[in-house]
Amino acid sequence: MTNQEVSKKNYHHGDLRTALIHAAFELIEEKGVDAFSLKAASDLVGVSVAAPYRHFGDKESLVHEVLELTKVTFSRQLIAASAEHPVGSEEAIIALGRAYLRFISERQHLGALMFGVHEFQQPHELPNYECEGDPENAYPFTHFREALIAWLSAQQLGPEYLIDLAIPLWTMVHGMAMVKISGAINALSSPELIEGQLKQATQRFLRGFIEDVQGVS
Amino acid sequence: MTNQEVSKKNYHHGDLRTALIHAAFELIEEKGVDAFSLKAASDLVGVSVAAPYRHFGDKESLVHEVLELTKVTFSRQLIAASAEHPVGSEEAIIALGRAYLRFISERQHLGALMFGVHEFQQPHELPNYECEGDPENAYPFTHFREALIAWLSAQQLGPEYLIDLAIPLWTMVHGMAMVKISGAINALSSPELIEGQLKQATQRFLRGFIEDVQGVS
DNA sequence: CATTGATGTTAGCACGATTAACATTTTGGG
DNA sequence: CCCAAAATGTTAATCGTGCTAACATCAATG
Repeated sequence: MTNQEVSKKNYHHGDLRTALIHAAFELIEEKGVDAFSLKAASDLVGVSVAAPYRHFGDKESLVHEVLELTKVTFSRQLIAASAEHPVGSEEAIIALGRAYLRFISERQHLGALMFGVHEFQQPHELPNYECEGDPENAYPFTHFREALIAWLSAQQLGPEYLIDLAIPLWTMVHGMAMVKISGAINALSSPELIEGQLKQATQRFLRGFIEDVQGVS
Repeated sequence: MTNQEVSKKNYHHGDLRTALIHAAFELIEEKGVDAFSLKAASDLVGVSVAAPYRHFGDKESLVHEVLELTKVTFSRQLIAASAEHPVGSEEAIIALGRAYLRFISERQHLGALMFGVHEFQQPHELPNYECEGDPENAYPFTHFREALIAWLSAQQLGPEYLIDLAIPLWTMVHGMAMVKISGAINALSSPELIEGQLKQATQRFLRGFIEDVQGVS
């Protein structure tokens, strides 16, 4: 009853809007966006097929809300994972990658929703590498960015190296995740193997990076 | 009239089957699988909506043919790209990555068809890293595999290092491509930047790899 | 030259998105 | 407290699309 929470609720259904979002979230997590129908969500919540249109302009709007919810959920896991390690440590970076892989591996359809090419795809904001306000709403890449800046700083390197470091490392992690959900390579199916690869490759990359940079400058 | 080519043709339409495949290919390349409808393909070819069912069990079968056609097209480009450089060279590997990125960047919807998560997705075969017969039908990863084995050999390293080398490198390239088509990071939108990153990261990775391996063994 | 099988076509069903018209409940002002 | 308006919901109908059934054609073969 915190005076904000009540305002939207208590109508016919109670709160059809958020009920639909959560129903849709579950359905999409279960079967994927492509298989998701407004009817299924309506049925699950117990309203008619037309009811959602009082709260969402169209199917896409609902899916968009689910996407936002997914991003927040994902971000929370990433934050939690890196928080277990010292700021600026190699471990923090690896843990971030591992959390990234796990989330997407275990919740493939949510991964596909966020990063796949589908009819509801929307251009991700975040023009360059800026971090927008709330970390929970931050684009996942932002977390890598923060961890890498901290690492660079711990290595006595300035943030000017960020891009050359972040892009290959993050695209590798992202690529592993995408390969996983697209089933592109069965060899990556084992979580142990994929996480071992992640760790080894990250270490090699970071260490090779230092040598390369130090050797030049 | 080579005795094979005529057999399938000259019926009502001539060769509706391949005409449909090519029409579908164009439509999918243009608008993506999700937006593709059998009706659109039928219209383009000039037949009724039911006609395709004489040649394909269902929509998925047609899409499957388009997928195969796409893979062959893609493979050809990869082969051509690496063929321009000495076998076993770093350049060949970079060229392969560049061709991979270009194809998928320039033909996003085909990339999404091959590697995206969609209703027609099918498990890619190729259980481990085996190379099946015809190189043109080979899974794209196979080309990387060949190039890397050659490179390893040129470095006097055996193929036992393949996996640890191929997975991170390929997933990075693949990740860059996926990021590109999902619009995940606008910063990767410029072809120059992305290709520069590819080259630099590949070089760093390969060189770091050698040092790492030589340092240990 | 007619039958047969490969192809095509039209009509129709099922489903899911979306909208229009109608019903009901909540809220707010008199 | 009562009513009108706004907010929600429902039912019915339309449209686009996959897919099937019943019917129409054409080419080839005996």
